[in-house]
Amino acid sequence: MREEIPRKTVYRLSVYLRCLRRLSELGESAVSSDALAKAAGVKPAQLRKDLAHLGALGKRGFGYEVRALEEKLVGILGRTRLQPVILAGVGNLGAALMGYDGFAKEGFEILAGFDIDAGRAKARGGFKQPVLEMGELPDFVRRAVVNMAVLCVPGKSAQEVANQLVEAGIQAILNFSPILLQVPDEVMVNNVNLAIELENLSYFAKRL
Amino acid sequence: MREEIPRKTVYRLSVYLRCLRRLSELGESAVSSDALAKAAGVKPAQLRKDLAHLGALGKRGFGYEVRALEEKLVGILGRTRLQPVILAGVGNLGAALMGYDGFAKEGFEILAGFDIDAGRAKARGGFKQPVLEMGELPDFVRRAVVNMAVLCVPGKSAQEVANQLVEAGIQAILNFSPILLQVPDEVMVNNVNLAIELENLSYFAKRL
DNA sequence: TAGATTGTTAATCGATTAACAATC
DNA sequence: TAGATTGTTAATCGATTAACAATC
Repeated sequence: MREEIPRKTVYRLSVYLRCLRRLSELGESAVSSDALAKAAGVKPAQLRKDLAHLGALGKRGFGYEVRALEEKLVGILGRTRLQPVILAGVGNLGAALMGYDGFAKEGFEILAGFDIDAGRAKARGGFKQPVLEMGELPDFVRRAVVNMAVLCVPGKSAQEVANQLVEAGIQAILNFSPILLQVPDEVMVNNVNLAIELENLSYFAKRL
Repeated sequence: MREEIPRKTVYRLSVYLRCLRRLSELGESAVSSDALAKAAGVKPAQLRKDLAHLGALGKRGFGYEVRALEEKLVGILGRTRLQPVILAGVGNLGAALMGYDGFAKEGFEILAGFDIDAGRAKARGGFKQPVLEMGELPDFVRRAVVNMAVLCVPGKSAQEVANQLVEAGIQAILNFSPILLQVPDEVMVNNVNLAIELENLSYFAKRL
């Protein structure tokens, strides 16, 4: 359990956790690797191998305790408490994500949005959080002890704003811009490119 | 060129295309695998291998013609014309994506949004596109000849709505719900789970 | 005990990378 | 021609899967 868990495995652990929550809600108390794997869309052998990274959690001939496994995963994934996040670039998409309740439901709280033109951004209206000027970011991050950011600025300014985030002490960036960010090794970046997802889909849809 | 292009390669082709567009804008007419790979965040050997799937497009000792490669990729990825898309689930995230200009800029047009309660959805206001009742979906899809959909309904109704989409003739679904969709083999699904992206990031951010 | 299902090993598969001959 | 860079082969790497002994 104290060896490095592979990246792809960590990602799947999140998927398993969501499946377990669903089973929990349905009142299931135990689940086999077979059943859980089916719900998560993976092979049973892969599920067992993934879970083995966390120690021997199952009972042979029986399966896994839903509740216990759920708690184990929450512990591993470090989501016991609310995670504060900031958002940079309150444009079209950024504004949407600030109001997205999917984050809140999953334990992430967007504390504030930042924009080079906070006034214009605020004019969109309907924000629960403050929208501040980029210049206020460093102080805010230090005081609120935030280490995650969502980046929603256009490609042209993405690298520059990423630099500011890193400078302010941000450790992890969820990047929606179409640019490959250059960041120090200790900063983690996950990229989400909605246009590429659609483009990819359209490629495979055509050869139906 | 007529063998199957691997899934991951297709995804990277989209990334390369975006890098080429940027080079184009900067007035570059040629690029080496080394330079393009760096911009895309991959190894040069991988870039060359990926491009080799499309035929021999480079000139040895010289590199690739930016414009020609760009056009080749556009052709392969099938993005010569505007792609019509519909969106199901005009809630928090769905409403945001309907207004997201990132799709439009990249050649995808969301023709309409559908919701079990179109009235409530419309009350959000500010839509450029019509918001229709789910019941109107089948007719709409047939008439407008759409084969791609963005799915933004809550987990509980995701499978049911996916069934309706498939029934109506949709070939490809960009799924934002946290559920593994069961669809026929010929229907393609790409999953985007923003909460999982953040959770994943927070895991790695902690072990800084 | 008999039946079921895990944890783990070993085999397979596919994707990435290094290296270099081909060639512009 | 000399220098550069591709296209491609072969080696490496990591991830997935099958299979089964361990064990509840």
